[in-house]
Amino acid sequence: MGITKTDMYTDDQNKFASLLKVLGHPARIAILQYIINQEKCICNDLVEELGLAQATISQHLKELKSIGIIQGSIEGKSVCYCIEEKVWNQFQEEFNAFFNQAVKVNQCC
Amino acid sequence: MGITKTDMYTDDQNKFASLLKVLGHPARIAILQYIINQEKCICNDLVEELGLAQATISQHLKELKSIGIIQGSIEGKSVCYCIEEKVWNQFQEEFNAFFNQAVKVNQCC
DNA sequence: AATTAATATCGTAATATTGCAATATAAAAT
DNA sequence: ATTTTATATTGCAATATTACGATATTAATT
Repeated sequence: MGITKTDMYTDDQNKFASLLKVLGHPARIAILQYIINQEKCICNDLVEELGLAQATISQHLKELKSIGIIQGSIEGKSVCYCIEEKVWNQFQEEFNAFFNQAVKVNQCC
Repeated sequence: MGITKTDMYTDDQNKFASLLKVLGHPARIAILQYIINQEKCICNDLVEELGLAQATISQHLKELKSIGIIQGSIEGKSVCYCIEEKVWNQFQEEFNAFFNQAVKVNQCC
C-alpha cells in the first residue's frame, strides 16, 4: 500500500510523527544547521553548500516551512530564510515531554 | 529518484536523520507509548491495540529494534518487548544537543 | 507426534518520497 | 523593455515505505 493509516492514532501521535518525519532527512538537518550557523541564508547558498539541485533545495525548504520551523521573507529578488525561534523552542519542549515519560524498570529484558 | 544522497552529509547528520525517520511514523510512536504505559508488551497486544495486521506490527517493531530504542526477549512462545532505557536517554540527549544549538536573533525575518 | 499459539519473513500491490530538468514567476539591473 | 538573478512549481523517473496475506519458524500444550 504505502499509505499510513492515520485514523487509528491520536491527533497528538500523528502530529508528533509528522514533525519527526519532516526532520528525518539529512538534507533538512543540514539545512537547519547551516541556517543556525549562518544565522540566515538564501536558497542559492544551500545549493552551493549541499550540492543538490535548486529545485531539490527549494522543495526541502518548503517542507521545513510547512512545520513552521523556518520562515522565509522576500528581500528583493531573493528569499531570506531563518529559524523561527518560537517554534524551534516549542519543538524542543515537545521532544522532552515525549522523552520524559517515565520509563519503568522493565522486568523481562 | 527516491534515493537519498547520503554521501554529501556528515555521519552525524545521516545518523540523526535516521533516528528521526524511524520515529517519524504514528504507529511507531503509538507502540513506544504503549510499551511505556504497560511497561512491556508482546506483539499480539499491539495487534489488538492498534488494529494493524500482525505482519505490520512485527515490521514496525523490527525498525524500532534497529535503532536500539526497544529490546525484545524471548519468553516461551512470545517475545517480550520493552524500552531500552540507556538508548532512550541517549536519544533525548542527542535531541537536546541539536535543539540547544543557539538560535541567533534573525535580522531578516 | 500433532496441535496450538506467537512471532518473523517473504512476496506483492499501492502509495509516498526523492531528485532533477524544464519551465514559470518575480524583482533588480542594464 | 530586455536581460539577469533568485526562487518556485510542474512533471516525471527511480526508489522507498507501508500494509497485508500467505507462509515459515519455534516453543508450549495436548
